[in-house]
Amino acid sequence: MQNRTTQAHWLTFFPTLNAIKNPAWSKLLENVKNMNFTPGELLFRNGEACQYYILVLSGTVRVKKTSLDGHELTLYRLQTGDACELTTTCLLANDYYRAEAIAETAVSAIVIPKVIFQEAISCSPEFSQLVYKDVEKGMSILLNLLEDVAFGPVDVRLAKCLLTHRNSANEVNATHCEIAANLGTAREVVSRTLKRFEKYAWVKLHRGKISILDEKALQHIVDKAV
Amino acid sequence: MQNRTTQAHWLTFFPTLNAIKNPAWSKLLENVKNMNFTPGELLFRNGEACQYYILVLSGTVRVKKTSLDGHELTLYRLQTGDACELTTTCLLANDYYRAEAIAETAVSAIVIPKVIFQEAISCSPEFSQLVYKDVEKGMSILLNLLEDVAFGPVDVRLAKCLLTHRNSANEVNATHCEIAANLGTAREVVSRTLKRFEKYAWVKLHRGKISILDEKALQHIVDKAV
DNA sequence: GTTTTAAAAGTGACTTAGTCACAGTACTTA
DNA sequence: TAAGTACTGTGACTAAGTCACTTTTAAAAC
Repeated sequence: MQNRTTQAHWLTFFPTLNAIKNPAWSKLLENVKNMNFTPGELLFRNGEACQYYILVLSGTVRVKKTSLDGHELTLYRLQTGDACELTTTCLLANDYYRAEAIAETAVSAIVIPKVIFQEAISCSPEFSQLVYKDVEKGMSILLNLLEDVAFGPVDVRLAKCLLTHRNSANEVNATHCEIAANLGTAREVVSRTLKRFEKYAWVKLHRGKISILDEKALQHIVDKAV
Repeated sequence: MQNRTTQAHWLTFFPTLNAIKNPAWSKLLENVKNMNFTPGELLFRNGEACQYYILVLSGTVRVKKTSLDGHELTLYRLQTGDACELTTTCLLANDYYRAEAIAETAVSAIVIPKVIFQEAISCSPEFSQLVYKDVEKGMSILLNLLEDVAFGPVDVRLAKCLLTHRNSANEVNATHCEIAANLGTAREVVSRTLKRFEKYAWVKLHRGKISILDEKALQHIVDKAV
């Protein structure tokens, strides 16, 4: 799995890690592995022990919470240059995962074994500071999400979701089902709310795709809610 | 504020801290302060910079998230022997608070200034391990709460709340309003659900107090939901 | 000891969100 | 071209949350 030729290369995706000048740290980096995941493959499961620190090189990972009746709620996504916040927390506390992560696309990731991670924390203050920032970021994400889920109306959350997930052509490539899993709501609710948006001429619905026609209107309901 | 005579005494409330045998650590402990809060007083606010590591000696602290329209959701409570998980995370990352904490009763707490906390992390592996565990605990609490808020029916969450907050006489001393703030729902919803519970003879309602008559029934709806 | 006053709880009518059970519609692959 | 499957739409329902009150209860003020 290890690929020394790409060693120097992958670090360029992580400028903060690349900036660390520390002999012990550099030595540790020799023990990283490169892992690849196919779309739909799980990076970790609920209840599983945490083995590796995870850094995403390419692709998209969705970290989510699943209820017993199969409902999903996306916690956050990881892309190039991201470290998984839940993984970090679990490694620090030597605890098991309390959510699951799924590769949305083909994913290439750098994984650092637990012991190496723990050595890295103690030998490099720069690395540990970065790790702490990440833990705080994870906590912050969860707090915002909690606020949204507990108090935010669905239309506002949906508008926010469309705006953040649109591509350069102002389109969102997702099924209603996927959007519902993102928001932690039901597919029918998404369908109906989108229909309402379409009636207002804010969006145009297609199969597996939503075109944003009036982003100002969407932004407006997001803003006024805040 | 500092009170050297109680120094040795307060540590007995924190067996894990008390067990740390480390000269540097012991020296640091001389810089702790004792702070007292009156009921209703805020320990910290949303957006505020984090100054102190907080250890609760006595009383109850409620850490909560408040929405713009005044709705509240309790994240967790702190009691004797607890360290505030959000505070810990903020100190590690040098970031500001993203929630607020209020003293529910008279509260006495030990506070450790930020710099001392940071020194303690680096000088004592025992302390840092404890801190990491706490961070993970905080994350875990938020994940469970998220699951409850996103997927859990109100009656189940209410039953759970009653069971965890009852006193030895099987009573819950709280107004419907306070319970609603705990669950992040509306007062009317709590009132109506409690009335339903009363109709089933699971509880008896009083002003500011709820007597649990049939804890098995309450436990049952909690269990079957899981 | 009565009268205010304020907090707590109750309730009807409504809107929004989520569930259930379908029916239609459009891509895929055989 | 047909069959199968994933995606979307919809009506009818229940659950949850909002709004605008009223009633009850306890404590404070007179």
